[in-house]
Amino acid sequence: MIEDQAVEIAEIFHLLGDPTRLRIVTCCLDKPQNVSDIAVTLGVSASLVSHHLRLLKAARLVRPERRGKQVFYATADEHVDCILKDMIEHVAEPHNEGL
Amino acid sequence: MIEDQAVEIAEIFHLLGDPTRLRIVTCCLDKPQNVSDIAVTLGVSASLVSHHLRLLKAARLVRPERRGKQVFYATADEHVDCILKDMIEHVAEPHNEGL
DNA sequence: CAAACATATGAATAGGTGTTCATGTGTTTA
DNA sequence: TAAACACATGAACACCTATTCATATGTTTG
Repeated sequence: MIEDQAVEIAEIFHLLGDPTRLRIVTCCLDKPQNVSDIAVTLGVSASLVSHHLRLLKAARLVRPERRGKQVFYATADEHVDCILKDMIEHVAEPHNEGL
Repeated sequence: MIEDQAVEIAEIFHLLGDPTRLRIVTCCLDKPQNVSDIAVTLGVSASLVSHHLRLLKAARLVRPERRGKQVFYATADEHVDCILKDMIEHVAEPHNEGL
């Protein structure tokens, strides 16, 4: 792996490496969600969600779509979906913990 | 996704979210590597590599194996290999940047 | 055992970051 | 237009973390 690739991948991992932010993205996995609903679902402030969404949007992990007063966010593309789903699968599988 | 799962996944993402640490793990993808060689390959101090390997080992992302004076580290299991290879693939594929 | 080598660890520090609060911007509706 | 709603943004703070340097631990070889 070349250095630039490492930095690029690390940036994505880093963004997904915060529990709140990770939950925000996975919230948007199935269908687009607006900021307020995400905040309620996660039990955090809308301000915090908005701050995180700004970073996620800048990294092209999510895409905003305005509908009236509300803004709905969805995962940016199938790549992001796949990365998240792969990871959830991996963690769901057994770990060989005892060794 | 439940909260505990989010925290667990975020921990893994967080560890892989540092460029130096990510390069250390990917160094160990093909074959086990000892600390000094990793340090030389990445152009960083052996101390720094050791510090990072300690975190990666604690999270069961890598496994140490002593051979004489040296300690060789390998990715912990096929899960880790798969996660890394998937991610490298994803980043290698086109991004639809312009949209 | 002593010296040399390989790795690990502890302390210290500089820079980064998640969260909160207050405020600003954009949109609908009365 | 004004008020109400939804979201975005800026500043501030406390906390975390990556890196460096010094030192310790473990291993081989003389």
